[in-house]
Amino acid sequence: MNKVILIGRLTRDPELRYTPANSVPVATFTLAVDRPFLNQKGEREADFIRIVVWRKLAENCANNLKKGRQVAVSGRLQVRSYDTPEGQRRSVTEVVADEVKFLDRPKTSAEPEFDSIDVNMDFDSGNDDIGGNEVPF
Amino acid sequence: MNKVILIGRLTRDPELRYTPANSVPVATFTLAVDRPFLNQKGEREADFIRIVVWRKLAENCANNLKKGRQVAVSGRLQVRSYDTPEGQRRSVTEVVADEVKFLDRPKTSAEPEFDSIDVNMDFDSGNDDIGGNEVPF
Amino acid sequence: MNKVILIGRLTRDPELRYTPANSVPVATFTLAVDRPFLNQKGEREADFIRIVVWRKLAENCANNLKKGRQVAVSGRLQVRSYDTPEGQRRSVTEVVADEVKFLDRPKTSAEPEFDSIDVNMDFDSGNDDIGGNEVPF
Amino acid sequence: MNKVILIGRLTRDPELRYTPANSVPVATFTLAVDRPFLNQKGEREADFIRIVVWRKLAENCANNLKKGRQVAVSGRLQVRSYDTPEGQRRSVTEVVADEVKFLDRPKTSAEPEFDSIDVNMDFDSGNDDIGGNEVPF
DNA sequence: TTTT
DNA sequence: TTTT
Repeated sequence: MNKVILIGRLTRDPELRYTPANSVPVATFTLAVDRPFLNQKGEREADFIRIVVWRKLAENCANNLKKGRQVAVSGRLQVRSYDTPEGQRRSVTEVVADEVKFLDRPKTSAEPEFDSIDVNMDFDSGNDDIGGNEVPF
Repeated sequence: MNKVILIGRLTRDPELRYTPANSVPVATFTLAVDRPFLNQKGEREADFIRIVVWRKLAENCANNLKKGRQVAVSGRLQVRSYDTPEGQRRSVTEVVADEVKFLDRPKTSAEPEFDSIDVNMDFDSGNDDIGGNEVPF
Repeated sequence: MNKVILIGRLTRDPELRYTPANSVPVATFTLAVDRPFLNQKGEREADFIRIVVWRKLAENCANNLKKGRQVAVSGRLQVRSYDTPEGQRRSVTEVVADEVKFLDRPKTSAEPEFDSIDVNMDFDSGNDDIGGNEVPF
Repeated sequence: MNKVILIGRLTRDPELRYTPANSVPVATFTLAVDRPFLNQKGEREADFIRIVVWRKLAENCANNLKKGRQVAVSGRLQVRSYDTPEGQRRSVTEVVADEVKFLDRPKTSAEPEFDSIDVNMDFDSGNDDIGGNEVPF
């Protein structure tokens, strides 16, 4: 069992790519998730957590999410290991999401009126076959 | 909101340390969490996820857990950034657990009969004040 | 282990009470949580889930939440059994929340400008000793 | 968003049925989930939570689970309302599980050696189309 | 109705 | 009894 549930805001617009072999859509973005307590200087800190989404959900996220937007994400925690060009073993930890719920629009946005996304719709919740990490990206 | 729930097995015995300043107990261990699907070669893979526990829970884990033991863990996902001696920015991702449920004893263990831990007891579940990461360790 | 995480909207304003013996604050409200699929008539349905919060979190919820407001809740699932005056055994299922995150303000609200609640603050996240259900209420 | 994760023991063997219209397999069982604290008399109590599983996962549970067996379950919380023959509105709360992880074998079992289920295998985790509650049962 |  |  491996479950992660996060609520946070995108630090940048999502990046959408396609796997070289099968052209499967993959989107990635980073969430800033507020810590539940203040640090020693009395400041609120955040964890910056990398999110990966596949297929239709990737396209939905790429089309509808922007820097600053708040989302709830659920998925599983994945640790991928790889070797650097310098021959060092390194690892990336990320959340492979199977559900992304859009929670608000960014406050600072100057979004056009004709952008009529339902801000609380669920996209593609969990019925899609989310592959593994077939390719490095 | 930041929730992680994992079930997996310890890859090694836990390590117990104390913060230099206040001697607060901290234990760390790595969980092997099976992936829910097979890889392209038809093999089962696992994610290796670093777990951190504080205070009384740290001592309970250090005293009672061993390599191979199955546990359920719940906590929050934390990303700590630091600089290497070579001046590179690097980050560690880990789960700060506030609940660890002991699920079995390792099959291969030759544990003595007089070790009478209740295999399903909860330790210290969530009522302890789990600090932040005040110190590097 | 017993974890529940929900995002939904309050169907009514919260109700705040106090336990007769110790005057401990308890608030209750119901969340409408959208189902992830449509029913056979193509309509979206919701589950109506009773939430219970204790102590400081109860007071925060009573003071700041209103019908229609969206929240994220985390806690544990509890089933309380009781006997009806007619001598029948009945049970209530509810989520005892230890974290409530306020996600928006209701769209239709005519709230005064001087109401300056931070809409995404966390209240009292989990460090409070949440009692059992010492009293019926 | 609607997530529930539980670890508990079956109070009885699962019951397997089929929907009248389409003969879709549905299994139900109740989990006893220990509370994280003792009651006022110093006793450990449990919540008794009804679990529903559909299709292949239903058959796997019916075939492999027995009273007393420990499992981890993940799914969503569902509240179904219905009218009693006496015309009263009543509701059932249950967890519709999309993942069931088998955690041990019952200690007291006299199971034959040739029953070679892998006690930690995952069954049918989440890639199955879990229907709604098309039929009362 | 309840599990260990 | 039900929210958007």
